[in-house]
Amino acid sequence: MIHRLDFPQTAVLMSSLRRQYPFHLIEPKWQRHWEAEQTFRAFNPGEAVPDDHPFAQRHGAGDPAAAGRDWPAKYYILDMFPYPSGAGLHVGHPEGYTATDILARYRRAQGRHVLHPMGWDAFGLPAEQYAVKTGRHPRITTEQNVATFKRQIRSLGFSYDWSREVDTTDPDYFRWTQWIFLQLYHAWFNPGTNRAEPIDTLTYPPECDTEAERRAYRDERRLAYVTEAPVWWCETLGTVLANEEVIDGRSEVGGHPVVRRPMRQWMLRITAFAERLLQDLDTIEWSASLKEMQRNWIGRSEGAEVDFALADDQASDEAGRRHIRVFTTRPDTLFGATYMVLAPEHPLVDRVTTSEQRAAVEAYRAEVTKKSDLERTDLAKDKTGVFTGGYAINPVTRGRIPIWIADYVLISYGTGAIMAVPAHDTRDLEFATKFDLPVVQVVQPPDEATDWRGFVEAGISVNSTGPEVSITGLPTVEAKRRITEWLEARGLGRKTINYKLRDWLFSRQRYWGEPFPILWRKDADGTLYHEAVATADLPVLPPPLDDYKPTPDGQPPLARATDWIQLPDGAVREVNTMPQWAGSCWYYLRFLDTRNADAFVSPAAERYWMGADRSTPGGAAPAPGIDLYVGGTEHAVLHLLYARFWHKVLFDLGHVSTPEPFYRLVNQGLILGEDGQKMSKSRGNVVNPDEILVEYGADAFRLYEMFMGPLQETKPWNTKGVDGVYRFLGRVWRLFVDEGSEQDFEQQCAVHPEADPALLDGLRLTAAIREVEPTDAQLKALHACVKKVTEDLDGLRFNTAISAMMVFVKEAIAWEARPAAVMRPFLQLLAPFAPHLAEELWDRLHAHLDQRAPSLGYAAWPAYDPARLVEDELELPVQVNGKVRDHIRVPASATPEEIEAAARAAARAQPFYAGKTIRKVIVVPGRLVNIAAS
RNA sequence: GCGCGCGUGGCGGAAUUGGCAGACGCGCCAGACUUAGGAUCUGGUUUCGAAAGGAGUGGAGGUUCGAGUCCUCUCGCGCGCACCA
Repeated sequence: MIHRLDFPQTAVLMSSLRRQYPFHLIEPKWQRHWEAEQTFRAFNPGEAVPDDHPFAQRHGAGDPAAAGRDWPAKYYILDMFPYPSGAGLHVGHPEGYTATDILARYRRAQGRHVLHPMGWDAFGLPAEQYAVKTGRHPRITTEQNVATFKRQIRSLGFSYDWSREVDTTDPDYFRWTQWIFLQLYHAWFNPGTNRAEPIDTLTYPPECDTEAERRAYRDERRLAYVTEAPVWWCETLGTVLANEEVIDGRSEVGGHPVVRRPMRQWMLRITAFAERLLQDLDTIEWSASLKEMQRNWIGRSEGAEVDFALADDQASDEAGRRHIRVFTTRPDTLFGATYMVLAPEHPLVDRVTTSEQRAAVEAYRAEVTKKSDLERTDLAKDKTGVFTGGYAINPVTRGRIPIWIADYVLISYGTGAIMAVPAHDTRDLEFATKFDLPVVQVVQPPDEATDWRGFVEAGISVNSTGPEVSITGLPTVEAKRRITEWLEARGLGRKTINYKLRDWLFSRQRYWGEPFPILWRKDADGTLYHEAVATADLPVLPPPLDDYKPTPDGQPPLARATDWIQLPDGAVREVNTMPQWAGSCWYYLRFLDTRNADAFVSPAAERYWMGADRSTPGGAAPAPGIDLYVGGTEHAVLHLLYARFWHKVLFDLGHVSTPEPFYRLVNQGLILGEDGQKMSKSRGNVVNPDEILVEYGADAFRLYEMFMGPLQETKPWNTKGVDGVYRFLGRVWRLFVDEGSEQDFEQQCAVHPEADPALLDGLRLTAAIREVEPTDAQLKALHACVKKVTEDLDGLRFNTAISAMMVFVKEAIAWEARPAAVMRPFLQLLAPFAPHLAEELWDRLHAHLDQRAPSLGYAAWPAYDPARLVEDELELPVQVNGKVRDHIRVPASATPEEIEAAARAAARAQPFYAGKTIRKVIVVPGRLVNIAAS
């Protein structure tokens, strides 16, 4: 049921004095109507469409599939669903929502079957922190916040199909989040097929002959696996964080310090999909900058791994001499490798360190661990490091080179060790200079004048001849290839591709998240192992708790629920929970079939809405995936990368039919405060939509959000600016409504201050609106507007579409007769932008004409006739040397020769070339004439 | 440091493939209707100039009959990445 807009009473009294039009009655009226009629319901394949639904009136009733009809082409348009915070909506949220709503209504009018849903990403830290402080269950806070968000979003009149609302904290939802986690758990990545496959397709090596060994082998290869690895721990938040959630050594949320600490954690094997996540970016329509961010994050780099033997290694065990494996993108500079550097954490450090150097090495390592990661990666800081005393053999020069440790080499990237080529690597050069290590040129810059020291680009190899191989004289690309082939032939190295992307740390030590559907058991040997909760036992609900803090011994809060953890058969539950990203990784799929109790989505619904069935006559081919996804840039890597990853796993396992979820994605720009600063509570520049709605109404608010500027740009809010679009709506109102009846109406309003839509019934439309033949000028104004609005909507240029409507209204308001055949299509153009006002006037227009009003949302979008736009006569500027000097009027059919003759005759232009020679006359038909004279 | 994006009136912003810079809106100025106006309507509003005319899209060059748009350099702002070998 639609609530009334609960305006604060005083504000209503103050603002109602000068209302441009009675939006306070119109808006609740139509919101209630849409709710009652279920106007914006989208129907799934196989679902019966009620006869009286407007969709049925346009596209046919009943089950179109059963009736042998085809479904209209689908259009799936999605907003990034919000985290319902306690602060409620601010004007930034509805920017994207308004844009998508306008497009949803536009596509619906064009006959597309539109899916436009909304939901709540409601697990998360604020509700939990609030619970820790107050003891109030996060469920209660969450429900309140959802209610606030929903009220605010509904008051804007968006055409969401609310029957598909999802809430990630609803057990009927997260049952499937857990189910998808189990799909990952029960799968492995087969490098042979480059796909995720069920874990039972895994073949075991012969040495795994006990069940325990096979289990260990299997568990190491699952897409969801457990590892004991250094992770980012945030003391303040009391949880670990994913790499992506740590910015400059601080938590992305709240900016708290984080430290590296080894812990047993769940990981998801996103790195296996790095190449596909990268390559498939080419198949989707995202902005170049967003794709670039994802590419950077994935961080593919091609190079070679090279093994450097330890010079004085005493080991003579069967493994033979130990070596240090490095990754380099410049194998062609191998001859210039004059020393090596290991990350301080590298496992071989102990082995290579000599007894004389041990004290120094230990001291350095201790110092490094003390440093926070912020200090370690601090900008432009001095290089530090110590010599280990050990040496390695350069495989091509056969020379002994010293092995150092330094914290500029990261354990987490590549092999955690490098060959240092100071001549052609900036960092190595800096280090070598500081510690006086040799610098040997091996690349000649193409330009003689360029200094070879620190030259890091491609050139010609020099000084690159050893006892067994030479690449001297080869250009860099060739040299890389040759040396890599040689290394491969000798078993000393191989071509390798490295990614910056790390596996996704998936567990959190929190209460308010999805529990893992995992149990721990001990086998006969007392070894702990994990197993999946049976699908039938999902969802695993979080236990009730009174205290949401971690346990005193540092266990996650779920460990407090001792009864819940312990199963009767001796199994123990996993006490970590999933990160907030889990729920948002797949919500767009749940929208397709929200209430399905048997599957996360039915195959038929999935195939239809994701566009796998492309046989849709009578419409554009649906996009493979979501047609348009709109949201902020803040999710450029995290959410969008995680969701793409899950989608690919589900695709490989046959649960979804498209390789990518979001075919087209647009980032809306940030809305700044009136002071041009980012909106924030501390700055006190937050604009609350509720206040704008009281003063101006939802339609004006929507219009202003779109009129401010291009959707993708950052732009400042200016409440004064709302006046402009508000006046425009007032002019539209007066374009239709009879002045006399409006005066009576205003008196009625004054007598009955309580908002009652029934009062609207007293209004009449102006007698100027008649069924008369439109003039050519009127048709031209209309068709120009239809063309502009249509094209601008296709290009997401909402601001200029609105301006075109303003131009039309300005012209139309001067007409003594306003032909219904012109005014009616205009309302259709206005409808996506200002749906409440358009519905009211549409309804009245049809009553005025004694016609039955078809449902505005489903009325066919007006077409424009280019023939209506052609002019008989054109006005062209006449330029002399590029400057406009005069104008001429010529018939539209004039030939270039005739235009030139007219231009030469243009009197005001003549003085500017009098006495000069006309060198050339450029005639651009329909545009201008330029006389070049000197 | 590297990568990407953006610089147009007092302000938000318009300007097809290079073709009349400043659409539309805010603000401001003047007028009309008014007891009144944060209402409505009309006109004006880049800048210098009385005008004729000149200048003008961060700055400097270039290509072109013609550049806000293309090219080179440069300055400023924003965003992303940041010892990734």
